[in-house]
Amino acid sequence: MESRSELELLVLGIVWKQGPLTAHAVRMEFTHSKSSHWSGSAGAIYPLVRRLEQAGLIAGADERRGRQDRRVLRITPAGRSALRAWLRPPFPDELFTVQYDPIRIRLYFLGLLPAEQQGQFLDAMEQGLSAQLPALEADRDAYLAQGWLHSSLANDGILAVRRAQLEWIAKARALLDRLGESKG
Amino acid sequence: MESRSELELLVLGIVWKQGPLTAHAVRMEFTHSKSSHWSGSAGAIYPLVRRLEQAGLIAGADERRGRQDRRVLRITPAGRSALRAWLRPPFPDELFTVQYDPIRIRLYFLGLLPAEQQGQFLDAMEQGLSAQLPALEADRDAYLAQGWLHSSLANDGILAVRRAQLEWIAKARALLDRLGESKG
DNA sequence: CCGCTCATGTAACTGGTTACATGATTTA
DNA sequence: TAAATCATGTAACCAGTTACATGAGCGG
Repeated sequence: MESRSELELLVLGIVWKQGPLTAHAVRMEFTHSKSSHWSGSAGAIYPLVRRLEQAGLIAGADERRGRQDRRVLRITPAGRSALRAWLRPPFPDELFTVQYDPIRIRLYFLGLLPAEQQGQFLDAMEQGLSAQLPALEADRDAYLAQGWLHSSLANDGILAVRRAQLEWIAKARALLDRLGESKG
Repeated sequence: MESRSELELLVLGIVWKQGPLTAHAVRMEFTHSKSSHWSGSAGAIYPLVRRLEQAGLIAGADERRGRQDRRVLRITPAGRSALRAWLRPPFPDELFTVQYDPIRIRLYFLGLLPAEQQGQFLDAMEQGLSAQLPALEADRDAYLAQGWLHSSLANDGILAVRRAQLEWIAKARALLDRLGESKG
């Protein structure tokens, strides 16, 4: 069993959950997604889909639509089995290590800025993190309305993390403000 | 002004904060880090340091240690300036998009498993996420003891996110348990 | 019939990784 | 004196990206 990338399993999951669909539709899942970790570029998706098909995890069928063919993808029993294995132990350590956060890595070095600009940085982070909250809440409701319980739960994770980050930023600012005052 | 990768700015920040140090010491920052996003591989760090030096953002000086030379890195005024610019608006959208989370992307597809194994998945996530909490709290204290306020604040972000994730998982399990009972 | 979306694909590039290689220095 | 660590580096690879290319179908 060759080890597959996280993106490959994610695409397999999309084919399972949203399928049958075309590779193009898979791509749209990425381009419309609020996450920017993967772009869903054609150069990534089309070869990847081909690999999954060659491995027997998905099956593509040429469907006529007007004069043109489009390849419609379905998950196979082997694909479902691979997806299940991905959701069962053993899990790679990667799941539990500290994840990448471009805001946090900047915060490590915020002391380089004068106090006033530190406040401006935190303001900008607070604003940026809040901006998408309504849209994310709408997504959660949309998942629920469709009866996609697990997607809704997953989406709750985004909201939980974001709210925690907002509290974190607010606390940092409160602390830095207090320090600034006692000095000035 | 050529645009630099996030890793380049992070290394620049390390040189500012921990410097003067060797490229090898920079590498150790990554290999000992709880985050696994970058490995700090030699093939990444040495060419990167060379690029930063050629751009005038850091300055390397050959120091004698015994019979061997080692190159000690210091940040330059231009480097400090680049680091400040990185901490000031405008910020790329990337900072505010939903970040990669391998636990969350699995949760989207958890419905593929039978209820019992869904519970096992959530158990494993809870355990994995909790395991490093004491070590992360120790880091925070160590930063404070050293007077590195901003590093400590940044580290608080890791803790805040992790605790939020734990609550999120606990809520998901409570919900799924309730649903399972009402069915059985 | 024009522009947008659907649909599939490739070529060149990029920012990393793994694995390998070398040699001095320090520690048990 | 052997093993671990410090220190620097390169070659081959890899999983993605950007940009480009083609063409059919569809709505105004």
